[in-house]
Amino acid sequence: MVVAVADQQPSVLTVGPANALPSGPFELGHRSLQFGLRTWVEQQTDHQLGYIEQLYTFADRDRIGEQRQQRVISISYLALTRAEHAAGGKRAWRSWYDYFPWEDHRPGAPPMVVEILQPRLLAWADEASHPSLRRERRHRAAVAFGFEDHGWNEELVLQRYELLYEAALVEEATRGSLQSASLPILGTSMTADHRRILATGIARLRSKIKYRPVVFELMPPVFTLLQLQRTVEALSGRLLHKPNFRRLIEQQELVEETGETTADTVGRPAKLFRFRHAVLDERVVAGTKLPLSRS
Amino acid sequence: MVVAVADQQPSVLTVGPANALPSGPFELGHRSLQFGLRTWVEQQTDHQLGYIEQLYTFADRDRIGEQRQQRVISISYLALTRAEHAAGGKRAWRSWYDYFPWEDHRPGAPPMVVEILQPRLLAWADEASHPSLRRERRHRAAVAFGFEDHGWNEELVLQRYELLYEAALVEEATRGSLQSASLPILGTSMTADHRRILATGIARLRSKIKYRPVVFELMPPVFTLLQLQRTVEALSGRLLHKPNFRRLIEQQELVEETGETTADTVGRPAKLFRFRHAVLDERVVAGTKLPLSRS
DNA sequence: TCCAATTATTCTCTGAATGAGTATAATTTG
DNA sequence: CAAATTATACTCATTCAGAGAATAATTGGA
Repeated sequence: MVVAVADQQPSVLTVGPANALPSGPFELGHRSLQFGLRTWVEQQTDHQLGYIEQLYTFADRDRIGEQRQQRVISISYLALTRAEHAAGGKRAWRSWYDYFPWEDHRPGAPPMVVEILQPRLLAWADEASHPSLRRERRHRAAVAFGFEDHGWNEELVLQRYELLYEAALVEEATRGSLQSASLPILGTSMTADHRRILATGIARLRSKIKYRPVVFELMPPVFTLLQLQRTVEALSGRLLHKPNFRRLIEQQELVEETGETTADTVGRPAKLFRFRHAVLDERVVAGTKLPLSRS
Repeated sequence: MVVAVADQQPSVLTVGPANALPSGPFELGHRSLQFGLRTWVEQQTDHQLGYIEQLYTFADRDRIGEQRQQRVISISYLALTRAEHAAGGKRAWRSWYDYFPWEDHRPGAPPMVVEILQPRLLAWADEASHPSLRRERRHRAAVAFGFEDHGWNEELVLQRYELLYEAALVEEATRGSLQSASLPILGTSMTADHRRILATGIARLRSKIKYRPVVFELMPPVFTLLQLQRTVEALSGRLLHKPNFRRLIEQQELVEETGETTADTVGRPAKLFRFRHAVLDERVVAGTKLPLSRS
């Protein structure tokens, strides 16, 4: 899963006509998984990868090799890059909100959440035979999608996708069975379980930007604070409070002024900043939530 | 990596005489990786696993199969269980601080950190030819082990192990080469890269207990708040502030009183609590660190 | 019986971080 | 030159984390 942000859209690199993530075999020549991945993706996409992180390893039933009884082990990765190079040929950048239209809450909650997802999920809950199962399904849906008093939690991307899968509301879930009765169109579907991998990656990234300075892997060398904010907003799918965002960035000393300002747009020109690469050495991780004792 | 806590020692299940983690092949009959793992470990160790989490997938050079040119892919997992059943036969519980003696800061920082590790790491840093590399090595060591003004960060378990590995201060690092000159005894070594997996798992667990109620997987059904605190302290390797720990647990409503109290020990008897399993449904994840805007 | 020791529990105080909103500054556009 | 637009700075209230003190309920021995 190769991620970049351009024009305030978080985008993933896809290959082929059928919405697949770039993937390839792990070969004997490769020194390690990460190294093999890097060389492979750079060959296939002419793209330098910055940050790379392992996501998850799958070997489930629907991943059995064609002829012989042989398992395919899929090891998925998340990679961040800058969206400068335009992709051509068989590959294309595509907004991840094409695949997860219910995840973009920047203009407010999308109407489809209440108008389509909520009634369908409630109908699915009511299909259950046992009352306690019905209650459990309704509760899971409410937590995942923030239905009743529950608020929207942008990190629950995978839980939401799995819920829709269970309820057979995404195309992938109806593939094996013949009775594709409702045939819903909830987001663009993908090859195999690639949309599930995407959901895992989005969730991981939305969580990670909160405690590690990984956003800067997606930024150009020099940027304004608003551009930085728009990028974070694109990833998290939510709008941020501008003054407080500035305070957060500045008090953590993540950036330094270049001394220059923007000139192109209307309004007061904004100061340009660059990422302080030194912070990667200085602070490794921020957070303790345990009440430590002095001695 | 199967973890339990008994007698205030965080312990891992080992097999064989040579300090190995329990492991086994993934077979065609297994429905999924997680399912295969569960059945395999339960067969081998007579142990019911509670919480299971995938750690990392390795396929590096030193994991090449013996005869044919064939890679071995190792998928490591972290599992939490209760230490009630005594293990017998070829398997044994062993404190993870046997393998990482520098990680237990409960009685304060172990003397070995300043007396042994610091001088050896500084000597290793000075081996470097280039001054900037020397400075970088010293800085990395200071951050990882909290040498100068840097404090101790209990989550950097893997970074610390990797640093000691690079500096050839753990036995595993000197295996391939003939010149095992210094032959240091920094913790008990393990088969293959099992100690590295352990480090990964400890780091993951120390991080996770801060934002997910996983500690309770390690507790008996009923416990006092001090017992709970001692367990968290065993895992994190640090002492906690008692009143603040209580406040943290209570305000999150993680536990409920049973109505009973302990009777066996001296001092005022403590109330007994049990975990509120309902919280697993209620709050999925706590934290946002982004300055969200209202609308 | 009563005091010391021990452990449990509650409360207070302080400073830092967070959420929310307002005020001011420097541009472009008509 | 005023209005619109964007950037930046400041204020206030609330919550949360760190630290320590005070009080409660036991046991063990003098």
